[in-house]
Amino acid sequence: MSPPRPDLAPDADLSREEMESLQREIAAAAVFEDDFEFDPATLGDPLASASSPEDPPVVAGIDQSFLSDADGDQDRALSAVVAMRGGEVIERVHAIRPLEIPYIPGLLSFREGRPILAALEDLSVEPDLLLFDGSGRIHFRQAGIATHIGVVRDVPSIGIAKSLLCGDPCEDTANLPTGTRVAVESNSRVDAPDGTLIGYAVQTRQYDSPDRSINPLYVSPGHRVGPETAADVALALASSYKLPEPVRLADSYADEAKREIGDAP
DNA sequence: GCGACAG
DNA sequence: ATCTTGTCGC
Repeated sequence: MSPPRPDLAPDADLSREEMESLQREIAAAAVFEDDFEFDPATLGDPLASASSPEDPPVVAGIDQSFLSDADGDQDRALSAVVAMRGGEVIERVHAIRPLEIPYIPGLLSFREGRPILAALEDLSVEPDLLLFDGSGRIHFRQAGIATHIGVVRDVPSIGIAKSLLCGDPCEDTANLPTGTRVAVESNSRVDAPDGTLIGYAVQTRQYDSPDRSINPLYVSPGHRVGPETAADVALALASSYKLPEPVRLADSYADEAKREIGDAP
C-alpha cells in the first residue's frame, strides 16, 4: 500500500536540477507492476460490464489545450478530464491555470501538472485508473507525466504517447497489424539498466491496404500498472479510433471547453 | 561540439 | 500543443 504523495507535486518554481531530482524521487516511489483491485477485463466492454456483479471501474482520460492572451501568446493551460464507466461518460470537468514554464522535453509535468491536479480535484467520482496523453515510464528519469500524477494521487495510471520520447523498440514498428505490440526497452538515455522493459509500441488501429499506415501509440506504465496490462488496456479501450476512448474524448473536450470560453482574457 | 527531444 | 481547407479513400 502506497499513500498519496502531495509533497511530490510538480512545482514550476523549482530549478531544472531540482525538477530532475524530484523526478528521481517520483520514479523511486512509483510501482511499475500491477497493483489494483478492479478487473481489467471489465474495462470498456458493455457486455462484460452487464454480466459483472460489480460496477465496472471508472477510467478517466486527461488532455490539455492552451489559451492565449491578447498578444496571442499562450498563457494558460486548460486541463480536461473525462470519466467513463462501462463505456459510458459519467462526468466531465476542466480547470484552467496559468502557464509558468515553456515546454521542455522531459519536464512536461511541471508545465501541465497543476491544471491537471486542479481538474482532478473537481471530479466527484473516484477514478480507478488514469489515462494520460504523454509518457509514463518511457522517460529519461522514468517519471513522465502519467507517473508523476499517478504517484502524487496514488491512483493507477498509464501513459499514452503519440510519439516516442526515448527508449528503443525491439523490432521495426512500421506497419504493425492491429492488436499487436512491440516491446520498448531502455537505452543509455534512460535512467535504468539498458534493456529494461519500459513500455510497448501498441498498434490499436491499422489500414488493411499497404498504401498508407498508421503509427503505433507508445504506451507505458504510469503507476501501479505493469507494461503488459498497460498495453492490454490501451487495446481494450480503443474501439474504433487509434486513441483509447477516454483520452480521445478528453482531447475533444479540451478543445470544446476552450472554444466555449473563448480566448483572450 | 553533435544529436535527440512526450505535449 | 497550435495555425487550418480541401481532399483522398473506404
